[in-house]
Amino acid sequence: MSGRESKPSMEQLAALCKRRGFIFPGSELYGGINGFWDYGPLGTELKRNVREAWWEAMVRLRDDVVGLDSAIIMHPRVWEASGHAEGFTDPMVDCRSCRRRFRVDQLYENLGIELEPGSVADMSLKLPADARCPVCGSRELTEPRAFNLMFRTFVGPVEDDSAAAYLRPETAQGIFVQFHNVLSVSRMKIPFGIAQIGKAFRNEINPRNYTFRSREFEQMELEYFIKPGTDEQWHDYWVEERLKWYRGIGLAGDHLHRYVYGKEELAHYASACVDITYDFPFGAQELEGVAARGDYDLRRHQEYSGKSLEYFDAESGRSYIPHVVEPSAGVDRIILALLCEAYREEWVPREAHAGSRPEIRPVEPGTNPPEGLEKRTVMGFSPRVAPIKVAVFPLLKNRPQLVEKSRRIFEELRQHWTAFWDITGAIGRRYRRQDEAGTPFCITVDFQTLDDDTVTVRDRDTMQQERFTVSELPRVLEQKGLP
RNA sequence: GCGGGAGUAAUUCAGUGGCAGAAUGUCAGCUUCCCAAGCUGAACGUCGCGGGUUCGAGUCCCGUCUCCCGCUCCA
Repeated sequence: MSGRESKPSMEQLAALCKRRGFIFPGSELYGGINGFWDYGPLGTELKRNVREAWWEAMVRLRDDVVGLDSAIIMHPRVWEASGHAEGFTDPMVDCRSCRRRFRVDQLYENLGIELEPGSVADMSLKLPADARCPVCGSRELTEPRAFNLMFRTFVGPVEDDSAAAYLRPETAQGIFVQFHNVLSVSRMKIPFGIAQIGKAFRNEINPRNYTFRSREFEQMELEYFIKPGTDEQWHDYWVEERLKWYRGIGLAGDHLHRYVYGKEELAHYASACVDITYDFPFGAQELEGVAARGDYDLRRHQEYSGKSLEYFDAESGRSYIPHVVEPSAGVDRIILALLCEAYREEWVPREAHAGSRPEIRPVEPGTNPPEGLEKRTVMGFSPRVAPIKVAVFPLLKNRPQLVEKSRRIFEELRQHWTAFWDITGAIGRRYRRQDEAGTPFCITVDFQTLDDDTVTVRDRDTMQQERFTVSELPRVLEQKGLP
């Protein structure tokens, strides 16, 4: 894990997120509910921007990717085909050494011990003595546990096993199941991809680290279908594409890493997997997994559905089941990374004057601010993802001319960007409020505005002001980086 | 899942069995020609929730939920 100079504590970050309206604890009115979180006004905008940045990069600006929005609840057989239902009813054992998972009754079988019929699904079944991992031979096995990580529900009013269904634990299966329909309507040729953003649900044993591991979360997944044999080249391509994208939304390059799975860590059907990790305050953790999954998923669905999912390649005149490379990102984890990246505390001058460049110093933890300086908290979001792009103020609220003029400018700018208008309290307070919201620019209407139609544009990071005429504001703000 | 710590206003926290508090923030007004200024006023709490002990519980006991830390786990 590479260093970051000053890590915010997760408590500080959570306090700011709640105070400013990024993230609230779920169902807080009733004492909260473990593993569920709500996004407030600012968090919602932030999340929208992240989704849109992904959709733009992955779908809108590409010729070879189309979108899909599939249902959260799917036919239960989908999860048998995908392998997710395995372990839902049977106790499972994990090998700590090679990360593979087995039904506990198989371990008995391997040792030549016969189990009574019906005891296969017995949740009290213990690990047999002398149990070894059937693959790597290790004794490092976990105790048997039920792996019902899918949320179960019922379709229709009767709560009968035959009506059981599951909230999807990943969005990817919707893509595989609709592969053939999308292919036939989109006139896509391999290589091409199908992208989807949506909620997924996992009944995690132990949600931790703020929103990092939640029971309800949002995924952005691409399934990129390729010609067999080109897996490695496309896998490399997508890892690099995705890293570029993370840098583009403002995550520093030296906080991002690749975790390359060793052969023994890979799922049996995967030929490669790279996690893109971010240096969170609680350690380097996965934002996205990019996996080369071969033809496993489509082949399984072909097998379980009995319908052909082959692709006819006109160039070679051959049919085959496409292989797939899957970049699968967690929206909420990206949000958390952006919040961690953006959070900073600084010592800034008590007084500032238009034109001069204020001296800004990083906070030395555990010390008081030097004479004449005070602490400010800033969320340094990239303009691309900042929830509010620009705020507009009158210098004083008891001068109707200033208030009206600022309102007109606000009405104009909100046509282009998410804007905010604030007339309450002192001007400095309004600046600081926007600093905590991460707003890149604040525009102030003062008395000079009434003479020459110029306003000040205050930069969040430098706290410096420049004057521009009102008419050139959209162009200037765009030049300064507003998307 | 195990062990430890914590939960009082929006936030940070004080409150030694006897009236529910402070600072900051928020809102309104006044003031103010640019960085959380000042003045006045206001709102804000079933002290996480539920039981128990007690004349009386934020405080003691039991249970439970939530959060944090460490282990464990993590498609």
